[in-house]
Amino acid sequence: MPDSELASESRGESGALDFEPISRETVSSQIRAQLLRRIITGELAPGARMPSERELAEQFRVARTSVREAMQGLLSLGVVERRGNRSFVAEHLPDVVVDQPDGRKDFVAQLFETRRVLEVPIFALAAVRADDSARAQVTDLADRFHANLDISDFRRLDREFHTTVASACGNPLLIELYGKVLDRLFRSEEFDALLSDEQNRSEVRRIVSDAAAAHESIALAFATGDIEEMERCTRDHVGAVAQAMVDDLI
Amino acid sequence: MPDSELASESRGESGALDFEPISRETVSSQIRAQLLRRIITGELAPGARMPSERELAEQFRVARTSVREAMQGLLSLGVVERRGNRSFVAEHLPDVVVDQPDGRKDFVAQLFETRRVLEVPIFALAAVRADDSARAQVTDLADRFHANLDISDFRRLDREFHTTVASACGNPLLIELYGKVLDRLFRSEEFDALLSDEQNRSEVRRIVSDAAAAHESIALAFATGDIEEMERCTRDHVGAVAQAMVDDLI
DNA sequence: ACAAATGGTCTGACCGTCTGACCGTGCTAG
DNA sequence: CTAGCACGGTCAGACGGTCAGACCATTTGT
Repeated sequence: MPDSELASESRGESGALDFEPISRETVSSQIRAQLLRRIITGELAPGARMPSERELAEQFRVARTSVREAMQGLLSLGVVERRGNRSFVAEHLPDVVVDQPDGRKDFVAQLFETRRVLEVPIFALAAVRADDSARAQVTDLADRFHANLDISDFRRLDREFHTTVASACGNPLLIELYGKVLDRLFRSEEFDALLSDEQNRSEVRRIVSDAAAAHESIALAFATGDIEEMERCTRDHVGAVAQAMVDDLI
Repeated sequence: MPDSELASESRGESGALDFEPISRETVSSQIRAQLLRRIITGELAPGARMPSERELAEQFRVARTSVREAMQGLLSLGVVERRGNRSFVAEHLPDVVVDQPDGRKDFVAQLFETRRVLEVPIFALAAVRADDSARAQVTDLADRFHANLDISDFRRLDREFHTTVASACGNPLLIELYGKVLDRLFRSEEFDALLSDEQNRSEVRRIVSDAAAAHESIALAFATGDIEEMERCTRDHVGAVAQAMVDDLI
């Protein structure tokens, strides 16, 4: 191999610049992966009914054939079962798939660890960077919490509150990641279970009123741009909810 | 819409769990993107000869048809020219391709803010939770950095180092989010530009050797489980790289 | 002048995907 | 009880992206 170039662009080493490998992810494999993840995390709970193929096709904006192919994969993995005309998540997931032994408590712990890692600095940043209208909006939102709020209203409001504060931090990437965490939290069985515990209404009521108070403090720190107070309040709030959720799981 | 569920699995809101969009990146579009990046960063310098289509096809492990399709794109963008039997990078790149309006500095700032938010606590957790084999592995990895490492080797090693440390934190969700951030960083043109700046080799060399030293310190703190030191080193390291990248952009 | 390298063009095949249709079955509202 | 409907199962046809070749014309380098 003659190296006859005289000028400019010798590559130095072997002359070959190396490229990233070309990825060939197929549509159905992506769908399979996404569904599998929802199943493993319990968002699609064992025994629950799967969305219909047509529905999935519409949501993914993809042909039903592709969804079916993905389903075949899950079927043969044993994580999805067909009964009659319906598809269900398998009652007992094969061990091959599920390799997290005592998932639930760990899962909740991880969720809140992640939330703490993100939420405290994000809220702190937001407290510094928010404009006046955002501050007013958050104060307003915090005022709408009552101790005796309907559960589903509380959930909606709770989520809106956190999202609103976060979006004042001015960093779209952080907001996106934080959104993913909130998504998993609000979709998780465990969070559902915590708030819709029929046996323990008084406990639920306490959680709601505590959260209302915490949001009030956060909103205050937010309105005044007090960063240390913001960090303290947020940390306490996340810690308290995490504690309640872990207790609920025992 | 009646809320007739009494027990378990009410999904709360609209009942529809929403999925990530399915990506449909074609082989040729990926090739086009990779070539374009090499051209913009100057790795493929203006006026330099392009590798032959057959050669590219072999490197990408792809049919020549796909390479040609990518080339057509670059050709019509005006960043590649055919002269006689040869392809060359255009002498003067069309402005359309070269300049991102202004978002660049913001983008980099946001990327590193996010990285700092995640990386510092993740590395701290990892320092506490890692097992012996992970500690040994990280020490080993840090030792493989030299001041005069090949750029592409450095990138690979750099990424592996960060990924390896992070995966010792024991929280899959955190690892996943951190992975997304690293992805964006390593895929970004800006990072590419920083490390493959042909005009400024000495600066690049300084960055590489600084990073090598920083990784050494991090590995040490990691090996001994010194959490405060770990936080300090990580914060400094991220800050330094961020600074270098912002400087490069001016 | 000649051989090698390169781009241009074409072909046949394969696969993943889309579209749209039709079938049988089981659930459910009238 | 029955008709309608939602669902999974299946099929046929088309299309685009990709691959592996082959062949040609031209340029390049010796």
